[in-house]
Amino acid sequence: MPQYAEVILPLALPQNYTYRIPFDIAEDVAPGKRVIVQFGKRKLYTALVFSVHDNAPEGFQPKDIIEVEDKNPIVGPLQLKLWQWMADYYLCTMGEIMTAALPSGLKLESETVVLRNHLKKIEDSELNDNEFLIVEALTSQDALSIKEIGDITGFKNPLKLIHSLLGKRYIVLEEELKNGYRPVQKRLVRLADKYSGSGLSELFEELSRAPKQKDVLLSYFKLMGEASREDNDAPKPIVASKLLKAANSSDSSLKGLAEKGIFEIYYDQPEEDSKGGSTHDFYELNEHQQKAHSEIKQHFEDKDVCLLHGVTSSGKTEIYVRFIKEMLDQQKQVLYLVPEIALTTQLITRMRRYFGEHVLVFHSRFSDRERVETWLKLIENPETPYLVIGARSSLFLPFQNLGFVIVDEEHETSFKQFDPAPRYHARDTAILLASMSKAKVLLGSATPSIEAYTNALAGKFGLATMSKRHADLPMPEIQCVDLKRARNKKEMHGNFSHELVEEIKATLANKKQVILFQNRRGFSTMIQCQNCAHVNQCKNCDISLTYHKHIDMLRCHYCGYTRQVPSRCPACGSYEVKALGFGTEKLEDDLKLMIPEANIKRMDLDTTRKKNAYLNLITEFEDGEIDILIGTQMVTKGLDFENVALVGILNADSLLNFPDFRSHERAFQLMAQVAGRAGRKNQRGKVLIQTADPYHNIIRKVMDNAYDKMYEDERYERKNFKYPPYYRMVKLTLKHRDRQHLSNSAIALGKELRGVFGERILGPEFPLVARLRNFYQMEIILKFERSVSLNKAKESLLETINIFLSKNPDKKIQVIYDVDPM
DNA sequence: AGCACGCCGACT
DNA sequence: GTCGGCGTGCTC
Repeated sequence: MPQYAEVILPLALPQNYTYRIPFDIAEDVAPGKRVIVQFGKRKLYTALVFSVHDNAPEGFQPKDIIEVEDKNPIVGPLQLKLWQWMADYYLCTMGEIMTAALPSGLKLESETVVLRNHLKKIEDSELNDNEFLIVEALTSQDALSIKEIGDITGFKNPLKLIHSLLGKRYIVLEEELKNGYRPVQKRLVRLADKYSGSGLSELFEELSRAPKQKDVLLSYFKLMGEASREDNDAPKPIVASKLLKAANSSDSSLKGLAEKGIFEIYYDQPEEDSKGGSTHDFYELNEHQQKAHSEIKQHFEDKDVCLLHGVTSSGKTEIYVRFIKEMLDQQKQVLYLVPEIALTTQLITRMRRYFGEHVLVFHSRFSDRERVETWLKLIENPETPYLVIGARSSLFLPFQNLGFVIVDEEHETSFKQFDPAPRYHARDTAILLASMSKAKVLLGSATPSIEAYTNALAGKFGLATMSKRHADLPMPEIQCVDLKRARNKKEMHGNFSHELVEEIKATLANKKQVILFQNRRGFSTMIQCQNCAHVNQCKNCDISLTYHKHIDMLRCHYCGYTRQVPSRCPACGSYEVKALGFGTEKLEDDLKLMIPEANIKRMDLDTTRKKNAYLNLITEFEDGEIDILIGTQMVTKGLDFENVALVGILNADSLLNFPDFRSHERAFQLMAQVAGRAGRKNQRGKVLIQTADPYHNIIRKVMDNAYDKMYEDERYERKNFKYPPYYRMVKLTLKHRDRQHLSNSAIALGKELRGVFGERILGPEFPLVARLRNFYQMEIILKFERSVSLNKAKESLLETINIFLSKNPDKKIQVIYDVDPM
């Protein structure tokens, strides 16, 4: 019987902790189960058992496990193995992974509450003002949380006060475990049997002195009537909350009716939404799709990963559907990863039509309860062949029978988590997860990442190509507008060239739709004084504030800081302040003036924050209610709009001039993807790219739809300048409040690292935004050859940094690791 | 993360 | 002189 358990705590701690297993629960403790443990002076946490063993720890006395939470493990051995790999590979802690992996409903944390010790009578002389305040508050309220005590006294940290009161025995402390997940049970109401049918008039008579209760009863009959009219089957049960809302009454009236024996209150699981169970026929694959399908199958004979490179609208999804079907038929589970933004109802409805109740959907916009339910379904039905469609975090779901993974839009940068840790790449992690499960991986993209394409060409991945759009849809016609020339000739209407305006008008006249792409939201990029050139900056970050017209405020896109628009320059007092640069909001404004009859809508972070806003916009656009859609990155993804004849890219230069080794790849992907939105059967779509540099290499490649050429150029550059995929990268971000101290430490650390890694170390350098949320940051990049052992490199990196940090104990700088940064 | 311990400035 | 703010270190 194992005596000790190594346990993962849901905190960013560098290691796991050992607890003793009390004899009486020894049989219940197993890896993957949750246990309650005390960590630190008093806090209780749900920890996850990582392993059990008999090696008595040395140097400390382990605490006991308090309780075992689960009958069966909620995390399988496969997941624990994956977590371990992720923590090692992405240089983060198991706790950080656990925090990201488990829906919060499965994590419990205790809260300290303060209770009054009633044995101790108040003696004024013993208490100061604040202490008295708390003791008094506790006579009217049973319990106060630490935070509430802080609020009452106005203290930032009320712990000292609590200690003092504890010492004088006025209060006691207790730990309250907050239970996260509870399966929803709906409170339902029905009329007691003895009243059904007859005796209603007496009933109302009886209630004449309780008008509120009578109202509730009346509403009950009204709801019953509606429910039975709606469908002729068994009447739907009446939900308590609905009834009270309809009657505009409070809970007490309902309780009253229940006490009188008129109503019965009972509980039930809510019915599952019927998910349109019947499976549909599958489309016939066309000849290109069939060819790609059999090529992929062929590759899977001897390869675990295959890349499907298919131009936009080539019908990749239908190929996915084939593989999903084959897998589900073999009783295997399938994970279908998509970028968050591509998780539309359109895709989900389509999959549900094919696979009915086998489909589970999982992403961050779901409520925690829904996420827990999906999690439990997978753990409780390990053999059921589910198709899980989800964003990157669905990698963590407890698959136990995974046969296939699809990563759609494989090139999307949003597959890489940026902040907080774990900074993992979902595509790469999925490949690992699949290899642990002996599953195959299919990557799909119209514009594959350089990494994936390199692997494919090297024969590490299989490669299947589809270069024809479905139904012989022609590739769009792409033209450039020379912004320099247009400006010189005074042919610009604000940010719109004459050509673009004319094309828009012509398209609308043809009853077709337009998509305009601008990679910036807000109204203007900055507000600058024309007199002294002062730019309004965020007070927390080193970045100019963006003007947002709809709220008439300046806002920081990094930390969210907002402030009023100054009518005069804060530096010199001049009234000559001017908005420079332009975002989606300004385009919308200008265009509304130019083409007032068109229905113009904007799609960016600001207009899609609300839960269904994104979906509503898409639906409206598909239904043809919107003529022109102006948007950021969002308009580049996933959707195929049938009626779009024109796509405009307002400023391609802003995409090309990013100081980043991936900027060309990304610019190509973005432009090619937006361009792919244009065109439909029998009519070639048109794309207009506005740029000051119409002969730019990347723009030419986009115009020629020359992915392969772009790839060749890019590959050469990457190899020459030692970038991924030929070299590995680890980015260190160093943070500190004090700029000078940070800079000194960073330079010193850079020197140490150069001693170990030589020229493989770049920096430190201030990034584009040197200060973020009041923290200055500097970056050091480690680039090393693929031939160097990754583990050894990381080991010496961590060692060097840890030695450096312990040698410089004063004012420690924070170090953040990002492996394979984007 | 959260909590304790220890050092420093603004009040009685 | 004291109390609360704030930085540092440890938690099985």
